[in-house]
Amino acid sequence: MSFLPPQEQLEILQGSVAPVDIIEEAELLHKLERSQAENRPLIVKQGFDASAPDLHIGHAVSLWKLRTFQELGHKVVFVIGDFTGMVGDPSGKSKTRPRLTLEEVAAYAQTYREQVFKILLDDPARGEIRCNSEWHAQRTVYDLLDLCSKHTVRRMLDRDDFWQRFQAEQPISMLEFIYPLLQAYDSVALHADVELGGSDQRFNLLLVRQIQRAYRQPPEVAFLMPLLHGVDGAEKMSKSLDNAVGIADTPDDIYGKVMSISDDLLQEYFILASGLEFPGARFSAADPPQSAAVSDDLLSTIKSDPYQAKQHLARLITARYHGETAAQRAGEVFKARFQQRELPSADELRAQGNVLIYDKSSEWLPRLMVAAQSAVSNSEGMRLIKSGAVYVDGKRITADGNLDLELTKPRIVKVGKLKVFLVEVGREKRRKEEN
RNA sequence: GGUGAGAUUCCCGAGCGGUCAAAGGGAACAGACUGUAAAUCUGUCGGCGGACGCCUUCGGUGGUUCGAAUCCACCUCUCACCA
Repeated sequence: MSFLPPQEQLEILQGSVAPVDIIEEAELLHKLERSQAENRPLIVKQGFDASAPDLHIGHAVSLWKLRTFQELGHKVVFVIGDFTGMVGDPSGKSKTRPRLTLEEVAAYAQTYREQVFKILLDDPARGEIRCNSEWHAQRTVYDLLDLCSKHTVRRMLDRDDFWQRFQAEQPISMLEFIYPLLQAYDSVALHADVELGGSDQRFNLLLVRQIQRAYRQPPEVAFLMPLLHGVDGAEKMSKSLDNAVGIADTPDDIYGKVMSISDDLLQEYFILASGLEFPGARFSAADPPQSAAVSDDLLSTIKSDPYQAKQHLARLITARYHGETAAQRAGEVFKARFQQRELPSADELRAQGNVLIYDKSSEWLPRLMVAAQSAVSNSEGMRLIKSGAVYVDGKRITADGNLDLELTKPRIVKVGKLKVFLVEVGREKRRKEEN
């Protein structure tokens, strides 16, 4: 294994997408030098929460950076926080983190594996997936106390969200204080040289460095990557907030979700998610990108014709995960469906699995919508009909008419803008596949 | 351990014996307008085979009442101050 000159590696790593911050850059250079001198790859880790196994294009921002590390010859360790997941989190802010069973953890790990290697190089020498229960599960109370002794409450409260909650008189569980320590220990166990994380992980990663020092290890370099906003434009992208574009989503979904982002997000998405390179573009939530960061052409398109720019973006992002052909087709489907408002054909719906096989020759519409998971309850179905959201075979249904639907032939039911399904008569009843 | 404050529907938050499925705001969903953008306007926002009525909900368990989110007791949890 031969490495590029350290300075050159550093420049590549700072290239597109540029990190928000590297703590400390000089240390990274030093590590790269040692790596070359000793002919040893750096261990580059990133931790992921086990509770949400679907990776999205926000995660992808740092995954692509991990890939760059791989291409430079370093070793990436993708750590799944299954141990903390199995313990569960009693407080959180509002949601209780579910306790995971061993089986669930195994399933999640598998899901991660499938998705991660859409981006990372699948080469055992350069990338592996580890679960942190591997080392945590065997540790004793003594070890835990030892770990706790290396930090103080005062310093924990330095973390902004803890401090906010403390000030706001909201609960902070002891567990929440200990989690960051456990996560920090992951890096100790792996002897990590570099850790990637979102820019919101600054505190946690700084903590890792301190803990590593306490265990007499050289501190890892914290490589902070910009965060991508969710498609709602309000919060950072997150599956649980339902504003995420999953890298395993279908081409149509990726395309459609990108089309639904706010215009204000265009530049951010181009820089962070499109795969296009913008030399010198730095990005962080606190520090919006310089206008000059994006090429003049693109910038003027974003300004003068955001719709066209967005289509371009949707195409790029879709192609990144599904290839050019699929992206193009997704674009055509999108135009037909949302610009010309065409219904998808029965064959398309079958191909997508949006089919409800029903065993009665007639059914009350709200109930049918529930069966197709287009409504949560009959009441909701009724409300949707009243508000004019429901079409059958292209015709709007009104609430005063007869709501029993004859199923003597296949019917196409559309609920709102996004949900369409085909109802066919058949003996067995099958659930529409979730998206 | 002591004292005080508090727990309301997805979130915040009003309600303090009936007129409460519970004000108001946010989020969300739907409709109009559009570019599945934003903004705006409108409607909906516990469940029930069809909307008349019925059922379940206000931290938990009991109780007082014809009647309880509202009063009482105990419990659980949160926060503050004191120790």
